[in-house]
Formats: sequence, structure tokens, C-alpha cells
Amino acid sequence: MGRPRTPLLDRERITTTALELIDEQGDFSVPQIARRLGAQTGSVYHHVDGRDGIVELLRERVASAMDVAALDVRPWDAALEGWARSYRAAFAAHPRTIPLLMTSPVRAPRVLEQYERAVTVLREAGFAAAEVMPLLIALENLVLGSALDLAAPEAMWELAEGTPTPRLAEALAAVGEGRADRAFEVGLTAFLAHARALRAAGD
Amino acid sequence: MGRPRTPLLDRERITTTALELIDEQGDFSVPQIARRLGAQTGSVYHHVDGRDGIVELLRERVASAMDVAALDVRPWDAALEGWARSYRAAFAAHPRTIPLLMTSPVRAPRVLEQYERAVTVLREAGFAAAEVMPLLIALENLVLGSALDLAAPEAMWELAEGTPTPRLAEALAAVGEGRADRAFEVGLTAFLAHARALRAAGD
DNA sequence: TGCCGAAACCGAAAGCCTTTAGGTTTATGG
DNA sequence: CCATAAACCTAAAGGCTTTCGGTTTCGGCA
Repeated sequence: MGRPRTPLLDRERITTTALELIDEQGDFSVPQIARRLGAQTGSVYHHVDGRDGIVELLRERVASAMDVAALDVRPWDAALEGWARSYRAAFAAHPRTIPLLMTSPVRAPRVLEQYERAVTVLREAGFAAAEVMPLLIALENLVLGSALDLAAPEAMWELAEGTPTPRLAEALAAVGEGRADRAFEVGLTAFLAHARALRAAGD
Repeated sequence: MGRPRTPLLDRERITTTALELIDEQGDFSVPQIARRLGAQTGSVYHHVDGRDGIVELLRERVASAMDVAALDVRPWDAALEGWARSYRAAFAAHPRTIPLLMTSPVRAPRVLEQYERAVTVLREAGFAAAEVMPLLIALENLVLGSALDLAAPEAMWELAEGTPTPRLAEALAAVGEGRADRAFEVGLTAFLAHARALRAAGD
């Protein structure tokens, strides 16, 4: 015992292991991470600010998959569309992180910067200052709500034996695979059309 | 010790206490419920199917605030609008339950019935079978995404000292209070306009 | 080269949680 | 009236988060 010749732990490996555990079983714990890395539970705390610190690292890891360049596209509606798709895709890659990441505030500088740029895009497109946040938050609601759907088990709509729901069953059968994706497309199309209408009316 | 002359526990009181705890501190535990009701931890398990059982009771309790009659309104778009508002209001009354309720599938018969009726409303309005679920799920994404925003602490957008985000700060200041409500309105308006357009084009 | 502080890990423990099992008292129904 | 079921208690196992002190190794500096 004592300090090992080659390190067992670092923030990178801890984050990766936590993400693996979440992808596999939907949650993680500090002892599980330590076991996978061949260390004792307490040792993890030398590298990380507790369990919440690991969640914060996960937030940054997942957010790092967002495409920074999406917001550079013109015109403004194409930028917003690409950004929303990239935002959603980052979560879709690890859908089971969503319940962990959604409850605490957005603190990751990477994400805040992107919001800063999104605000700029909308302001330069001619939207009034008071209009911008409702639009961006609505878009975020769309992305996160749809991501939540991805996190749910395949049968989000568990049709109870007792409750007769023939119409719902029929509609579910008709949509088939990829209902989450299709719902996102519907929401995104609706949002963009509305934003364009607002823009046209505002000026 | 032994059986008390007047019962200390029942499903009703357990559910109410769990909801109180969640409203106060964002989470609950079985020992906390037992303490508030003057019983021992283990006794709670005689009334309830474990912690998950309590979550299921909470889902029904929260869902019971949804207005069943909203979907009887005509025309169809008014029905959908009223239903979405009622859906969101039920969650808004106890926003901190959302992280607990969102991850497990919709099993509550009360909620399934309402989806059944929502499907019927859309089918009777003339939407094709394959169109219905994407629309409903998109509406649900809107409701839940916006509810998630309600669950977040006041400062969902915690502006870090180090990261300069002047545009974002300006936009936040401009929108002021009620940004969550306003974002929901934007999303709902966009959704309804898009649904009407689909309906008009479909026939 | 030799030393010393910092870094990395171990061992142990406190205090919380979930869940189960068996024992005791009270209510209920035949 | 008595057997059985219901409601509660005590106790305990096992997991989790977090802290603290001890031990070994590394890195830089004299």
C-alpha cells in the first residue's frame, strides 16, 4: 500500500468509468467506480469533489460533444436548427445521463458560451432583447423534453392490461420505430416556423 | 409497542408526507416519512411497496390534478391547448417531483386514459394514424421540458464570474420574471400553429 | 546526491439510506 | 370466545457518501 508506481485514478478515467456505468445501468456510485479502477472508495475523493463533482465532470464531457460551429452558419434560422440538432445529439449519445444532468443548473462554461453566442445570433437577426430568452428557452425545452424521451425505456407507454386503450395502441403501432426522433422533428419544425413568423412580423 | 389504538400510517398520509418533503427539500426518504408520522422506518413497508411504490403513489397524486374535461372542448386545437395547460399546471404545482416522475414509464391509468382520449380527438379532427403520436409526443416534450425548467432553481442560468456573457446577461435581464411561463407560451403557440397547418394541408 | 513536501492510495469509521425478518399488541369475524 | 389478520416495533444486513489519519512514492531543490 501507499502511493502506486503508476497512478490508478485521474479525473479523466473517473469520468469515463462513471459514463460507462451510466450507459450500462442508468446510474453510478463512487464505490463502483473505485472497484472498476482497482482502487479503494476513499481514494476517488482525492481527485474529485465528491459525487456532485463527478456529475459536473459528466456534464462537461457530454456537452463537449456539442458542435460549436453550428451557430456560425447563416442565416440565423439554419444556425438555430443546427445547434438544436447538435444539442440533442450530444444527449442522445448518452441518454441515461439526462436524469442526472437536468436537475442542476447549467454551469459548464462551454454551454454558457454557446448560449451567449445563440443570443447574439438572435439579436443580430433583429429580435428584440425581451424576445430572445423565451425563444431560446422554448428551444431548450424542446431539446431537453425530447432527450428525456430518449432516456425512457423502450416502452414509455406501458399499456396496462386492465386499461383499454385501443386508439392509443393503434396510433403507437402506426408510428412504429423512431417515434422520439419524429416527435423532435415535429417540434423543431413548429418552432422554426414560429420564430420565422415572429421575425417577419417584428419588422 | 405493538399495534396502536389509532393507526399512524396509511397510503394517503405516506403520500402526502412524501410530497411535503419533496416540496421542501426536493427529495424524500423512507426514514424521513416515518419520523414525521411518528413511526419506525420499517413500519412504512407494511403499507407501501418500497420506495418505488411511494413514487408510483406520487405519480397518481400529481396526475390527479390534471383536468379530465379539458379534452372535451371543441374544436380540437382548443382541446389540445387546454389539455397541455392542465398537464403543465399539474406538474407546476409540485415542480420538484418532476425528476422523480419523469424517468419511469407512464403507467398511471388516469394518464393513459387521457392519452387515449387525446388520440381520439386528433383522429376525429382528421389526422392520419401515423401522424398522431409524433404530434402528441412533441406536445408532451414541450410540457415536460418546460416543467423541468420549473423544477430548476431560480438561477438556472448561473452566470459564472469568470466567463463573460454580456449578451446573455442582457437578454436575461430583459425578460425578467416568468421566463419559464413565457417560454412555454412560445412553444405552445408554435406547436398549435404547426398542427393547424398540418391539418389544413392534409385535407 | 540527499532531503522534504506534496501527491496518491489504503484502512477504518461515522452516518445516512433501503429492505427484510421476526416478535408483540390490537382489531375483527366466525 | 378465540383464531387470524393487521399495525407497529426492534434488529439487522448491506450499500452509499464522505472524512480522517497513516503509508508509500514522486519531484524539485539545495
